[in-house]
Amino acid sequence: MKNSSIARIFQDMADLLELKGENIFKIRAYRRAAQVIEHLPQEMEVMREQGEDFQRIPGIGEAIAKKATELITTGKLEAYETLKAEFPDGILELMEIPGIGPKTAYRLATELMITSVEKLEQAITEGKVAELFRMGDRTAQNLLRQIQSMRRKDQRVPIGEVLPVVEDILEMLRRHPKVKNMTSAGSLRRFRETVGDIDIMGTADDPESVINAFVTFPQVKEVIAKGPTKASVILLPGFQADLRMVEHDSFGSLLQYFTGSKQHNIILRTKAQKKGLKLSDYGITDTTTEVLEKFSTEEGFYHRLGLQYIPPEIREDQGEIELAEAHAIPDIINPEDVMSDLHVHSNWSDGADSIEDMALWAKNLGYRYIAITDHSRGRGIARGLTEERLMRQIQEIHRLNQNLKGIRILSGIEVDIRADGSLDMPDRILAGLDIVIAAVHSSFNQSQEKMTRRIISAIENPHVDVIGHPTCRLIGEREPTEVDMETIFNAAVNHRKALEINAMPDRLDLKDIHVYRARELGAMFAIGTDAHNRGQLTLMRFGVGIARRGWCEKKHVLNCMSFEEIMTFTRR
DNA sequence: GCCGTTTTCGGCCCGACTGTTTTCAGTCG
Repeated sequence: MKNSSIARIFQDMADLLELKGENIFKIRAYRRAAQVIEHLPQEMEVMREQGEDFQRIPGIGEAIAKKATELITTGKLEAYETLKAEFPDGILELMEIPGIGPKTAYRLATELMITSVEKLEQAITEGKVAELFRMGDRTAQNLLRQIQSMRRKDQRVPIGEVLPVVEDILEMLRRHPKVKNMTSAGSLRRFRETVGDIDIMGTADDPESVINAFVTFPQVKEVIAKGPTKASVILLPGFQADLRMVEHDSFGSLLQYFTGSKQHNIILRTKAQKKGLKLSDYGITDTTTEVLEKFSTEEGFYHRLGLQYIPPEIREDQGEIELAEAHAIPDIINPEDVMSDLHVHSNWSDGADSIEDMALWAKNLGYRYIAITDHSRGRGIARGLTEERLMRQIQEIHRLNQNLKGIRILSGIEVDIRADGSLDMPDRILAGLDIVIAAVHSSFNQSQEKMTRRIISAIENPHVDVIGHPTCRLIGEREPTEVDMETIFNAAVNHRKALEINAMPDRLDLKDIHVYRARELGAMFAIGTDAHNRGQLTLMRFGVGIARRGWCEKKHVLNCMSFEEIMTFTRR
């Protein structure tokens, strides 16, 4: 059983225990465990095979370790089944609706026999919900709206869809004459691959005028709530955004608070408490004097706690607070460190623009070199290069390199890894290229054993430098392939091959926790946009965001090497 | 249920909002 499923079950158990009125701290223990497991950089199945002790994971003790083991070995959990049987069906589904917690869900299920969202909708319409004690018409109507908005939103939105919209809005807000600060917070600022609600925070001399301007922006489809310091709207693409205007002198602590993650903040508070400090979104209170200290910057806030500043992308309770105490936060990669794009297509295969155009645009982005990596001919890939066309392309790149100033082009290929693990281009051809990305583009449904073996074969080929989009997932469209990631990472480390962080926003493959784990094992990474036209070269920042979430430093990323260094790396 | 330079018991993060009722429970971030 995968970590995500294990986490889901512990999350459900927390909800069920809450319904039962269990000890709140027991419930929190389950929630924490669920969250920790979901963000583990390694599958628990694999950890078990390697004989690792789950109890060494913070937040997992004897009881939960045992339950996790039961889930992994039997696929079921006795305690969970028993617990589920105590409650009406559908009650967990009701708790998914914002505004319905355990108490309300239990009352709806037992007093009105509601067992699904549909039945709840019906009961509200018939006025039955409003008649319940301590409920009212207003509450009922709000629930109805939440149900409708839940259907509309469906789920979290990929960061690739959210970020451009939010950046437009931020720019418009910053142009407002009264605005001093304006930034996004929440999971968007932490650069998670999907984003729930969007939080925007700012300060201004006349906050209300900023709120008034915000709700009339053309991107706003519907205004849900609007007050003097806060507004909630639905944007045209369908997702919700909250703008919160705060005081200048507490902007830092509020931004910190609303950036999260929740778990990061909880750990911060627990630690602060031991030092006699109380944290809240308004600042830090000394519990002996009850004096509240405010912070206009996040840096000031962290420093007051004796901590080094922690970049938003790594505020996920993965040990960053302990490192910040020791002033040992790694110097993670920045967008300006990137000197190249290592996965670029041209109109020689399925790209839209010429090699020269791609190179010139890359130069404008400040890059020193790019790798042209068109597809090989492999089945199903549009206009893949034959041996003969690849040879001509190499000559064309040679010619361009003699004429172009300020940018170098690496001749490369994205060679298909066939279903049997062989490559779609002979070794003698691959040997003549500057860089070779090998990637899977077919037979995605192979067994884990077969797929793992298939990728290992590619890693073992001496001419391959990078494994492209290792899991082949498309966010919201195609599930990742079944691969034993740990084995792949170890093989890549042993053969000194890089793993790709594909920056295409619907791929982000490897994903954050994979990068974190592979880096721990000693892997190198190549960030590539997989650009199929000039404009897509700017998608690099999505790859950098994932690298940052995986705690990558410059030294872990091929793109940060000089031209000479990368040629040495690929020619080894 | 987890955790420990407060170690095997006794703690465990904090505040605001909403809708209801008249002092607060429930939910959320």
